[in-house]
Amino acid sequence: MGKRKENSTNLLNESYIMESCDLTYAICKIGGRWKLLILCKLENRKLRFSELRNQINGITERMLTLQLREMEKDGLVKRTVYAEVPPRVDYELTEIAKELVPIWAKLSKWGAKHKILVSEF
Amino acid sequence: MGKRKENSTNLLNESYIMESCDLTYAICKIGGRWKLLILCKLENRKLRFSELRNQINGITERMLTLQLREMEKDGLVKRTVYAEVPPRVDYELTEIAKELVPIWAKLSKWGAKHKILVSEF
DNA sequence: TATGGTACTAACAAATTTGTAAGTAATGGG
DNA sequence: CCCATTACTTACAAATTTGTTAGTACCATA
Repeated sequence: MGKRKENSTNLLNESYIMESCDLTYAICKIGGRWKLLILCKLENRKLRFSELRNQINGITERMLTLQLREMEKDGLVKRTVYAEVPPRVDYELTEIAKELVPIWAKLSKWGAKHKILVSEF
Repeated sequence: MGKRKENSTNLLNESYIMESCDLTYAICKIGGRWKLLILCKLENRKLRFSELRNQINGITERMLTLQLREMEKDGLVKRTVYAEVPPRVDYELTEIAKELVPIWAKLSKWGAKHKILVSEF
């Protein structure tokens, strides 16, 4: 993302929480508008940049790049560049990201159930 | 939070994702800086507003109120007001929020593991 | 009448995230 | 030489979230 201001209350709060709460830490790593959507698409197979872009409705190339870069830095996706022209790059889940799959499956079920509950008031 | 602008691309994207992806929907419900921290504190017992404030380092009364209000609206916490002076209000998890507990326990473990992995490069 | 405790609310400002629009590099094919 | 293709980058602007500061209501007690 854009660089963050050092020593803002905002950043200090976030850092403190991330250190002291593993759960919040985990959620931060997969938080943001697009990350989970991207990870889901990669659940079954590796995909090229353009395949991701086309499968995710509404995402811009800028956002896709930003999210992928962060997740690469965080060890959630592996990026492979092929020395071809035009360029070819693909992305896949790392081992630790794959460990999330059963968890997000449960979360997803919970979400579906909650959505129905709320819609009934 | 503050009211959101209607029909901004931002809002439209969010709405679309929330509808089409139960997982992102779920994460949004418990996303934001403070929500999970609050929910965790309520895992074992109901707490008063001031107890929450004191147990959560760095949160302001404004933020605590905002997050609690949203979670109340989303059916994650139950708010009970006692007709006393000075006022007394307490908060507890709802049934559907309690269903999240085993899930967030796993996520938390994942977070702890990931934190170590990343710290080793 | 002034003070204190609790759970807030309101107005504003700062920080961060997300979106827009345009451009870049490299190279094969026409 | 010009164009197309792919995976990006850059500069900027808009929207949203988070933080700051000061206040409110209520009544019991001093």
